[in-house]
Amino acid sequence: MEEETSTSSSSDDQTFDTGSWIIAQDLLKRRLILEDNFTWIIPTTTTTKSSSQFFVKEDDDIDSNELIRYVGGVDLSFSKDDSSIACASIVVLDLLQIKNDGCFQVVYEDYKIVHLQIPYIPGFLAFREAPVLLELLEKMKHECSPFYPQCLMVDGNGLLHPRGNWRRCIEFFHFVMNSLRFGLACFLGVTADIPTIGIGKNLHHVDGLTQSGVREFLEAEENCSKDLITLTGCSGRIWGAALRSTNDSLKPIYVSIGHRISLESAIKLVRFTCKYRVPEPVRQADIRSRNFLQKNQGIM
DNA sequence: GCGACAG
DNA sequence: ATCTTGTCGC
Repeated sequence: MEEETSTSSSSDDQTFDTGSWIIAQDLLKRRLILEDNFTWIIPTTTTTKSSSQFFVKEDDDIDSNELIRYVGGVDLSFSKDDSSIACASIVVLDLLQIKNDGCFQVVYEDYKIVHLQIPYIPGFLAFREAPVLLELLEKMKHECSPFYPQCLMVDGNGLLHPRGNWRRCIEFFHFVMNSLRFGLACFLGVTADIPTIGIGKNLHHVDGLTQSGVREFLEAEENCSKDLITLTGCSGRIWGAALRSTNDSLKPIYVSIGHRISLESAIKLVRFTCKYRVPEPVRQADIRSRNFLQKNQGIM
């Protein structure tokens, strides 16, 4: 199987060696864990969404296991004037503390404004955004924060991730070997050794899956009552799930596995933390990073 | 060759 | 990602 020879991608006057990035992704991919790799319990949301009621599956006797409590979210916001200036954020929510407005209490937040040198290239988001996010995580660990997240929700995909000329891959029956399936959430999960979930607000087209196709499927007669569809590509592979996270949301979010968690558990946790379309950890990281940037861009 | 392409 | 007006609804 010949590897694609497009080893560089140009942006501005710089060239970037995406060939070495592909190698890095392949190396890190070997460490991926695609099943639950933790001991805590994820609450199951009840069918009624009137309040934040939930129940815990009562297994035999699992005293050592506890409910998941601290869930993090990370995101970057960008300057409207200079798209290379960004504010990275990490927030941690306490799922055991629900405020009057129904949202979870934010128990930790941190920000860093950076000047990004690497452009956004589809398929290589991690090389642009992961370094500063890793810094924020490492800082927490270094300071022994009691709020270090048990699971991290990432603004970007996990396994739902393509590479190169996908069509050609299918034609040559090499799609299994050539599909990277290693997005930002996987990258962060492996490099920080933390369970991660990828949250996409738009679908990165992969394996025959298209945003319009998913929309049609969700709006079909037979599926209009369903709020979740598994994203199975034309190769038969499962990439993640499209989820109508709120009662009235027409546009789904795209959930995929990052690291050390199963798709089933990821969906449970996403459902539990969705007060609006985007799960609260990611939503708070998004809102707060934008606010922080606007208030501090001038004085930095 | 052309279009598609998370954030 | 960001630029944008109004607008419908709880």
